[in-house]
Amino acid sequence: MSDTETTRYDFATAEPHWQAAWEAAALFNAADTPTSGKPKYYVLEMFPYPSGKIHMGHVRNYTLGDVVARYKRASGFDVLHPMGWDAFGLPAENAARQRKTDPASWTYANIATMRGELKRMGLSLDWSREFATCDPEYYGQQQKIFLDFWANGLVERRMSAVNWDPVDHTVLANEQVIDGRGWLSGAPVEKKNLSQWFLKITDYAEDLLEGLKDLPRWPERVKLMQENWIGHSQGADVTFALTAPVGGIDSVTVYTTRPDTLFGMSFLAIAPEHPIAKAVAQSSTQAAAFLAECAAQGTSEAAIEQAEKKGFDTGLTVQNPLNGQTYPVWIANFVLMDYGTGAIFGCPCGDERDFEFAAKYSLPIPIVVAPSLEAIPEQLTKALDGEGIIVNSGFLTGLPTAQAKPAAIAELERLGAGKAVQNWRLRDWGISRQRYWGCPIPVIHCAACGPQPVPADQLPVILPKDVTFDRPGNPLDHHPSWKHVPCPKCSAPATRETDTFDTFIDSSWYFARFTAPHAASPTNLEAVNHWLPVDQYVGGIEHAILHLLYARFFTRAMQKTGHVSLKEPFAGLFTQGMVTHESYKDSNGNWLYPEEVVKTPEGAKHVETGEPVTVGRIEKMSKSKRNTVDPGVIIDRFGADTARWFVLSDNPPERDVEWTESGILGANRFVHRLYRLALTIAAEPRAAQPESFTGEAKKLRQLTHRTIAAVSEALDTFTFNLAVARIYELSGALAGASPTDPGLLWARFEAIETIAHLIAPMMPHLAEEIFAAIRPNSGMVAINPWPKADPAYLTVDEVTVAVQVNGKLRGTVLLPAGAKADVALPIAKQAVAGALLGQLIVKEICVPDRIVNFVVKPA
RNA sequence: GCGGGUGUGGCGGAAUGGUAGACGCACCGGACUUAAAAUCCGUUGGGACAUAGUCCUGUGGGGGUUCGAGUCCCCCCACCCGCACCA
Repeated sequence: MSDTETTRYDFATAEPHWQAAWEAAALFNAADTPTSGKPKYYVLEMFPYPSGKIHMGHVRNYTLGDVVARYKRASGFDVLHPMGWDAFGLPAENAARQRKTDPASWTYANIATMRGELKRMGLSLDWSREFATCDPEYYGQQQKIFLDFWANGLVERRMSAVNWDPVDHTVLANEQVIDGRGWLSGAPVEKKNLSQWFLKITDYAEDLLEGLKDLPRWPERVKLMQENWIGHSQGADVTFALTAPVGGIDSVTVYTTRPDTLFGMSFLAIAPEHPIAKAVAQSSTQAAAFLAECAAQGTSEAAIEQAEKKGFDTGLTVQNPLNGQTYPVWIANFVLMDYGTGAIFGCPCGDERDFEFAAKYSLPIPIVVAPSLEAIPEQLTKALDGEGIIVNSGFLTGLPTAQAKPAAIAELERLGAGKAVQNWRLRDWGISRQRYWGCPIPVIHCAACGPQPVPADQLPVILPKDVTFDRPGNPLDHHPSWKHVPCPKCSAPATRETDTFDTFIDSSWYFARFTAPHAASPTNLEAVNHWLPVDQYVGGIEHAILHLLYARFFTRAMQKTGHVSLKEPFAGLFTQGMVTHESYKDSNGNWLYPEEVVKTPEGAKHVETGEPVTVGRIEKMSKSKRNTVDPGVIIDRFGADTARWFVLSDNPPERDVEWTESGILGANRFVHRLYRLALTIAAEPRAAQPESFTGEAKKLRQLTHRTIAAVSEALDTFTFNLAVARIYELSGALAGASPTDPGLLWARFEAIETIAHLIAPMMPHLAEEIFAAIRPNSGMVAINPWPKADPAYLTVDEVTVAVQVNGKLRGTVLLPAGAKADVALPIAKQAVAGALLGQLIVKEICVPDRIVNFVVKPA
């Protein structure tokens, strides 16, 4: 090496070397039932869907989890850190249709690619536990669990609506419905009722709500979202008599949380799927047309609630039990059949949606809520949906809303027209999917015996491989022989269930399976009871509700059926933000990949054509917008440690991170700088530890130990960006020429050795390389313990305190630590004498080690 | 639409109600070099003035509480996540 050439860290050699060394030592493999006596720590990141290649979101997710795993291992825990594949799902079927491959080959090929990429990241994973949910060994155990749930009353079969493509004769996922039309056929979707399987998650509504209180290490916002999703409310069922019966129905029951506003009724509205709506449509082509229009909205709640409010006046009327008056019955597209009773009473005064509807159809808007009896508005421009005083409401007039509710319910009960009920927004979990690439539902349908469980000795029910995707619909249904089997009960010809499970089931118990992935039963009780709950779960905020709620429910159901012995699967949860990037479009409006764009002083240009490029918004990385950066390319160019360091350093993990070229270059520079620093210190004379430290040496040791304390705390609290900042600070203090003072030499060695340990969770390869350079033959960092901060070096004896006058900074003073008012005030006064000139001190505030504030007025 | 979140220099961000801008990036200046890259050292929120300094201003917008507000309260705006068949 010449003097002018700068030493570079050879990550391309070092990273595979250390990965092989870790693997050879089996450092990251855990036992199903450990005997080490160390405390256990189960770290889990949400497992990936094998879509093709890993993306930056994966890099971030698995780096965050790996930091925790490595930190806990170094801190003396027995760590379980497994990895697997959430491998069933729609994209594999789409690929099969487009590329004439089969879903299994496509999926397993993707897994092989992605496994290789994850291994290159240097994650401390126990690969011996790997499985994919599409392995029959996994989904066969899942079928056993389902049958146990069924035997224990947790499963029901009932009719439910799906999005139906009338051209392709296929059930569509919500994602496949674009503006009310099938994504491939373009045909307006219809709703179709099918007999489907449900898991009775509503049996656990209250328990799932209560359980949130026992999750102190979950983000508050996630608990709040789950609470609102479960949606407990206290209200009343109110029955309205129809003036004239229709289709044999003579009354409508509504659920309301606002019985106090019943006198403010303007209309009654029912969902398009309500039995009365169907009865009306029998004899009215207009009503039938309206129902068809509503069916084309799609089934998603967002689509329903964002659609323009539309209604159809049925001509029917009902009588309000409290005031005896009659009101029209409308069918309305914003009333949800799945919530409450599928019918509402419309009170424009107390509900914004009702107000909008009444205004649109010129229905009356009676005023029944006011800020006070003296301030009753003449006319409303919007609903008064908060607390207030009830007015114009007979016996309820003058009561505050909170008191009017029980009063109204009492009267309804006396009249036999209603009762208090509690309601949940949570609905039972529909788990049937009319698709091939999922876990077969282990059921046989017999004309005589009804649905029968597949007998235990015939499990697993394996997906047939010889299926075709040459026409729309479910290949399992089209298969010539697979579904034809004898009834297990009467042996008559019967058919298999051709629906498969919702893939959310696959991800609702995989964390339990990881504890004994090869067990012959769904779980090994000894292993699962040792390792669960997951101590730290890490994943995207987009899973805050569905996946996490389903997993919490599934764990309760598995507890009931004896597969686990706890009900909360995740003791600690961390939700990370997304990885974003600028997006680019050329002059024709086509999306461009970042590598196709070059930034020049005149603006962004196409790297080949030189044409100007529009720099668009910073958005979540997605294939469709081409604003992706391939982690494999980044690791080739800079190494895994640089990629890991960058995703950790740039911002707090719960926020979105923007991937920038300059950011990754900066991280890479630090990797090389730190390596050079380590080589420099390794070459310095090795000094014996002095009796005591003074001056620069003492200051450096204080910084080193403060850094240990700060980084440890940052890793404990998931503020990894702060850990990075503190490490930058310490390494910055080691810059400059090598000293000759023995104390300082010793302190520098201590500092660099500390850095090797502190960076190990984040940049494990570089940590090993540095440690090997400064302490040859001392084993790997990965098996060395985490450093401890010496409390003697954490205290300070002098503090800079700010001095304010009327809350404005006017100076600072250096005071002994803990100095109280008697010491601080005279010094502070002197420091800001100029600002106090000609002023009368009205008040003196002194917070030791923090602030002195003089409140003054002109003398 | 409903539920949840976020908003601080050119950029990412830091800050138990107590000196706003730690740390990094970028930029600028300097050293080294024939030169460039790399590396090393240093400056940098904006503004004004009498420029070794002093003052004003500044945390999405508007109000409020407080000796003191990025932080607490109320109203508003923008963006992001979720909405039950995407994973």
